[in-house]
Amino acid sequence: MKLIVANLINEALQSVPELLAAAADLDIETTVERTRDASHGDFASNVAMRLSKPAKKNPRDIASSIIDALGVNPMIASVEIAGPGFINFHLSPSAFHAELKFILDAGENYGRQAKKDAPKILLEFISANPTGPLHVGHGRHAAYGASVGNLLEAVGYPVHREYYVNDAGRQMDILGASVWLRWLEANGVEVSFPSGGYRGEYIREIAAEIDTATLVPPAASDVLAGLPLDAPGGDKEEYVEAIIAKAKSLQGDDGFDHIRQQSLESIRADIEDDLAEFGVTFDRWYSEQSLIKTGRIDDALAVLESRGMLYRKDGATWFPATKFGDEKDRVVVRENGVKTYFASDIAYHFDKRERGYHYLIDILGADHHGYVTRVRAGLVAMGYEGDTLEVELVQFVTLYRGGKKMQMSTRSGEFDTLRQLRAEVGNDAARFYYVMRSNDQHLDFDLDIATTQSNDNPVFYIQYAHARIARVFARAGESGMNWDQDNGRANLGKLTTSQEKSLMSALSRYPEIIELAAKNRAPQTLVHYLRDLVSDFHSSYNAHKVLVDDANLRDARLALYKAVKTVVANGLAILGVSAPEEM
RNA sequence: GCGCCCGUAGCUCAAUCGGAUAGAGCACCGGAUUUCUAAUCCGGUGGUUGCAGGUUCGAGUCCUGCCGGGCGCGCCA
Repeated sequence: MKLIVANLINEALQSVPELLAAAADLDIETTVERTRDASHGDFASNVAMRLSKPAKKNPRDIASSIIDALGVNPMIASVEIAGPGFINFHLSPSAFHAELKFILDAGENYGRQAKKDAPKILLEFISANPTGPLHVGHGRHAAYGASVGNLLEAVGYPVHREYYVNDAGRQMDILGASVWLRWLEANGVEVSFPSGGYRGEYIREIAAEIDTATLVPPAASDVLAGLPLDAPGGDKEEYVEAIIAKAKSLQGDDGFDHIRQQSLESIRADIEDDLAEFGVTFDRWYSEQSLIKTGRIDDALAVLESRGMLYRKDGATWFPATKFGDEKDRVVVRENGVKTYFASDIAYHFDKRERGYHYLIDILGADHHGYVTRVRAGLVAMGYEGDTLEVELVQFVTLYRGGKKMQMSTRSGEFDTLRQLRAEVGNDAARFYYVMRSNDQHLDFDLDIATTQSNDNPVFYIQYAHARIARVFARAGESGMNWDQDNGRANLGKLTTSQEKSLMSALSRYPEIIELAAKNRAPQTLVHYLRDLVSDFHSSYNAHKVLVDDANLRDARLALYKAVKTVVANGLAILGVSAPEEM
């Protein structure tokens, strides 16, 4: 709808040569915006103010010459200059009627667009370590990433969703050792559980579930022999290492590997199930182990080497990250020959580009922000443009219950899991609450509010509008007043109340909101819009009865409500929230 | 110490490449249902946008400094 106004201004500029030159660098569409105040019309353009400097003329004079040059358009009712030089456009009712018909025609596709030559986007999110179930913080990543992916698809980008599984390295050994000890415990072999191990109850469950048929538990004396002291009194890392070494020597490398891989897969599969129930799915689960096995890390390091982007010092191999703005150079291969996590990460991003994704979005926890510079540095050093990696940081979530802050920590085993949260507040409320705030704001998640089914709870407020409309249509059928859509379309001129006008205007904003939310990676923009939209709906609903005797008015109102129902459902779908027919 | 994010009504938060009189919800006060779902609506109270400068037609938004909060600064992952 905005385009109607932008095109009109563009045409007008064609006939004012001195302004046309000044406007050469200006995208007119960006000068057009919705007004905040209805007295300013429907759209306003600040084009005259923007041209003031390059054209060296008074904004109001410029506005005046643009208005004089405007052609006649049936969609525009009137145009005026206001304030310092705004051009205000009042749209005619027919413009809104046309949009309303378009919504009815487009249905679930309303708000979606095709984009020519859109780059394929690889969206990586969550990527939580497979050492335990997802906790409530990961839930925010899930909800945010999924919604951003939906938004990007809605505006025409092909999106590939990926979860990077950190299934290599020491933490996997710790996981394997933790499960091993719990398995021994279940077989009557008691060993002091390491303070640096994974203590959660789920470890016992995994130990009970995995296939151990080929394994024989060692004697307790063999396990205990030569073990150092755990903290306090001893070193907790040293103790964990000793346990891992014991596991490997007593079960054999193959035996320990068996336990570790089964534990890993059990947890990964559990995460996948959890997310699927939450409505969050991935196109690929990318294993770090596979990155190693396929030689991808060596490939990436070879590329860096060939470009002179590696050097040796103190027995280690370094990447000169400071050349790309990082604080210090980074080790990629340690003195002991083991590649660092950073090497994997460079290789993973290298692989993303090699697979043909030209735009990468990583959604990371705010605590990873120090990582952004060096990963980008890695890409640049390999010859890729740094601005094709975008990182969105998600701030922390704090759970509140009864006004009290709750503690969350993975290793201590005292965390609240995403699964627990979903069970308590429901998927819809959880998805909604997670994206209600900007990702770069800390989120206070109040369990008491999310669980109340009252007007405190915005997700119900929006869903209720959808259910209410569904009920009106059901009622119409029961009362022999079935909606005659053609008649409704022919009588949209009957929608003249202030509430109906506001509602039509709000509906027509939806595509602009989707575009804005996608561009800013900001689902909360959509959340706020939906709340505003249904607020207009509830006002209209309370003020004017729909199922009136006048069939023309009735069918027109039903057309309007049908459009509201469509837009609410479309918006909620992007947020991953259901649109119930009844509540 | 250095770097990144944040600071808006009593509370939780909006605010469109920098736009017009900074808006919602909650809370508080007062009203609305013989009616299509009251999980709703209508009205009212509530602000020096952390502080101080700067940039310009115009600053919550951009720049500088300060104050306050969060996070990060490993040959960990």
